[in-house]
Amino acid sequence: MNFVEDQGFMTDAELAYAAIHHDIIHNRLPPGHKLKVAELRETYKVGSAPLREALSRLIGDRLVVQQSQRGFRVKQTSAEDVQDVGRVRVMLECEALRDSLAKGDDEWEARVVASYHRLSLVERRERDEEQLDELEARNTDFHEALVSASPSWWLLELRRQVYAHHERYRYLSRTTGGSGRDTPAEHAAIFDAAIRRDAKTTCALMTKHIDLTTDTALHALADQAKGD
Amino acid sequence: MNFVEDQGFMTDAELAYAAIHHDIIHNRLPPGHKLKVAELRETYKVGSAPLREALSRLIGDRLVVQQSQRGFRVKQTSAEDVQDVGRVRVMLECEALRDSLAKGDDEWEARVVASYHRLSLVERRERDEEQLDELEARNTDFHEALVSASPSWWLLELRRQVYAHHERYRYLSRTTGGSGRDTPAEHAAIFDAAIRRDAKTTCALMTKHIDLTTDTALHALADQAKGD
DNA sequence: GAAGCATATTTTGTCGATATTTATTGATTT
DNA sequence: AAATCAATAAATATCGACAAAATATGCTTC
Repeated sequence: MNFVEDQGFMTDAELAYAAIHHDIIHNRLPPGHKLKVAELRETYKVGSAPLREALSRLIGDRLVVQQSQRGFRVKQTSAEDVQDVGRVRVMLECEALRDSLAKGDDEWEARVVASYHRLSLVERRERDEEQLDELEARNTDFHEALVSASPSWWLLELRRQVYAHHERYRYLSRTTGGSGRDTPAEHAAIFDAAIRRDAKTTCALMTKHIDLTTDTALHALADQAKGD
Repeated sequence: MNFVEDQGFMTDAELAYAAIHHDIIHNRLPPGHKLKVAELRETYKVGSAPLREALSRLIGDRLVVQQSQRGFRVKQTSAEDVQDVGRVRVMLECEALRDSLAKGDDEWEARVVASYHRLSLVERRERDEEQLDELEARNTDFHEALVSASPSWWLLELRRQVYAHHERYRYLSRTTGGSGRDTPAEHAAIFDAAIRRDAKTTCALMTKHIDLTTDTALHALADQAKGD
């Protein structure tokens, strides 16, 4: 009843891709940072060929930019960009949601219930720094589950790409303290409306949910700019 | 008043990327085709390292898929996919259009007029096989000009990506004869509505325009399936 | 001390060769 | 004839070294 997730073998290029992707999203490789192959070779313990392949793939994800003959850099952040990302994410995620609520079967419902449960468990707990990553992962799973019944491969694929960027901004604002919003309550409302198949309400709540994240990121960016 | 478009120097990896991208869109490298590095090395006269970088970038464009340890393939086509691509393209292009019509300045209008003119010139001419590529290029330019005043970088970027895939399907159906549609008239109507800043009409016309292309591609795919 | 220019250093992009994995062939057995 | 398995061939992914380009350094001149 359970398949092997992925044959444990991963090529060096894939490994480096995953690692660098993670480190960019988590701002361990900060916006604008110069990505020198020699350095990265050290850090990730891979040769330059697989490393450059990984970076090339990240260009496609828009997480890395390349200037001809001048190497690679982590994509910059900006107030305009986070608003743009937020807007497009709302658009894609709501469209996929409408699909999903209309076509989701029992299997989908089970997945949504399960992922929501996993999320809410860790949301109520006191969050020590280490468990914040787990919370983020479960949050991603929940959002993915919600839209997963959409038959549109493109919608899901683009949504996932944009989601990653929005997530990067969210990590950026994790340093600054609580934003006074009640995220668990937001998730609960979204979950409730989704299970009731109330597309209009779900989309409205989701839009607000995403916009709040955008706003928080905007504040973090402003604070950060002051700090310099 | 005029900047250097691009410093004539292009790295081998970029060159290979552009060439392979072109050959996939034009179905010279057909859907599902196995992309062996040794072969491609010959064809494009580049080493394996830049070639693999090019292929890695094409993965991000969703034009190439990679199976771990089993190399690269050109993405498959299918009836479901072309409908999906068409749907998402309508969504992105119309949203960008609404932006563009609302915010387009004189510069934008001039660009639209110019690109439409260039397009209509070659549309009226008798099309010999060779000039079809030129028509396709001008068509791309026209559509790009229309949306170019949108301030959303993400919308434009994703639109361009999806447009490329739709274009591939259009090239697929270019072998089969005329589809009985009057594309010049469609463009004329879109152009007219866009210049009048009538967003609702423009989007409606654009949707129909795109849907017709999707339908044509669907027929071509069906014919092609019969042929086997 | 600032500007210009040649030199040194770093970094990028590329090549050719090689280890490792997958695919193929053909002999051998059931 | 179908299936199994070893041997062979092919293709993928990786490495280490190198050439070309960009950046940094230091020297000269004004």
